[in-house]
Amino acid sequence: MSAAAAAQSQAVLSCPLLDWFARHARDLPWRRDRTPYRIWLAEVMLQQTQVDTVIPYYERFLARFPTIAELAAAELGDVLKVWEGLGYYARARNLHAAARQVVARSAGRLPGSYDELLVLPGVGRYTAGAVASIAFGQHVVAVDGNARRVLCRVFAVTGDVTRSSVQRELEELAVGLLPCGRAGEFNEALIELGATVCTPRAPRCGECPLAGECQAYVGGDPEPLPVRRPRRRVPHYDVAAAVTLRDGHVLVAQRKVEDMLGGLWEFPGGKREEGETLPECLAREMREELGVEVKVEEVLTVVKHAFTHFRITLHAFTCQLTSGEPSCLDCAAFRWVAPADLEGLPMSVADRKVAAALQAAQGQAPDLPLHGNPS
DNA sequence: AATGCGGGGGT
DNA sequence: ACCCCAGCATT
Repeated sequence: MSAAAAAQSQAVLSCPLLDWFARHARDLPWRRDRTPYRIWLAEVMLQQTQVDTVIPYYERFLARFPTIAELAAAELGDVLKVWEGLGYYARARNLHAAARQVVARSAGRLPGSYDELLVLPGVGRYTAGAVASIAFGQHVVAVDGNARRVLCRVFAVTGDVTRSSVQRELEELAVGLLPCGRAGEFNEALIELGATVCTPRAPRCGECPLAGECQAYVGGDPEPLPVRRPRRRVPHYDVAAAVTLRDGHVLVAQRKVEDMLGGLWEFPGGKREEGETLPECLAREMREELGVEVKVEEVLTVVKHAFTHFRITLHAFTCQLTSGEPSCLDCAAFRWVAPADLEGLPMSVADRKVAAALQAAQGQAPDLPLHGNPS
């Protein structure tokens, strides 16, 4: 293709897209005040997370940590607490670590180039491209899952999009469309189109500014694209957790930072092995994790919870310590806390439900689950 | 280049 | 019940 022809095909798609975006862009919190920190924070929160879920977290996070310097100065536990419920907690750990790097190395100024951004923990190809183009006006692409879907349909790309070779191919196609001086706007527009019009199911092609140029639409059936390898079935596990009470305090453990849900607090316990009863499992886990013997009493609550790659049924039992004092054999820390103080600790959604059940049980009948409470 | 990581929303 | 999502780090 000649340079002139390439320029024309670039404009044929980007012009109607930019025009559509100017008329249909949603009013989102991170589109109001486009400082680099706010764009960066939004992009990290939006990784694998939908807009409506992110908005309240974004507002709370900014209210609590208004600047990179204030984020860097915070304790990780406080950052995780604000992140609680949003998931993918490595994002919060990486964001915090990156803020500290930025403060230490460049006085709290986020670097403005794609290559420098890419080095920060938690910043990959997409986020580096988004921040560089949207916050700093750099001429780079930012291709996320929404943009990939649009590009697959427009260019009839039938390869498996979970393969990195196909992802690179899509990025190259996006590069070919990038208009000079309006890269950030273009990237946002492509993503917005994927999020609101070119949806995974039942795309609204009648409202799409690219329909006439879309190979999948012209071919008659855009919905099957993009193609991806079928996912594996997720296994299910039964997990036991101990609500151990003594003197009006409950025992909680902090997960090791390198583990899944690292740095969060939980009611200690673990996965039931083959041929094991739940109380046997819990007694074993308490020995292995904390070096104590417990008497497993009654079921406090049962919580079902889905992770990406497995599901659990979490059985929380009230327990009594029968021998030994806790020590951290397989956790980062442990603590005895008053039930009312559980709210201050960052926990996953499943453990938070157990904490709520404990408080509800005590609110109903303060003595009942507290066999060891001397009061 | 493939895989593990949370949680929620849409259909 | 699935499917998918403003992806990244690790292997």
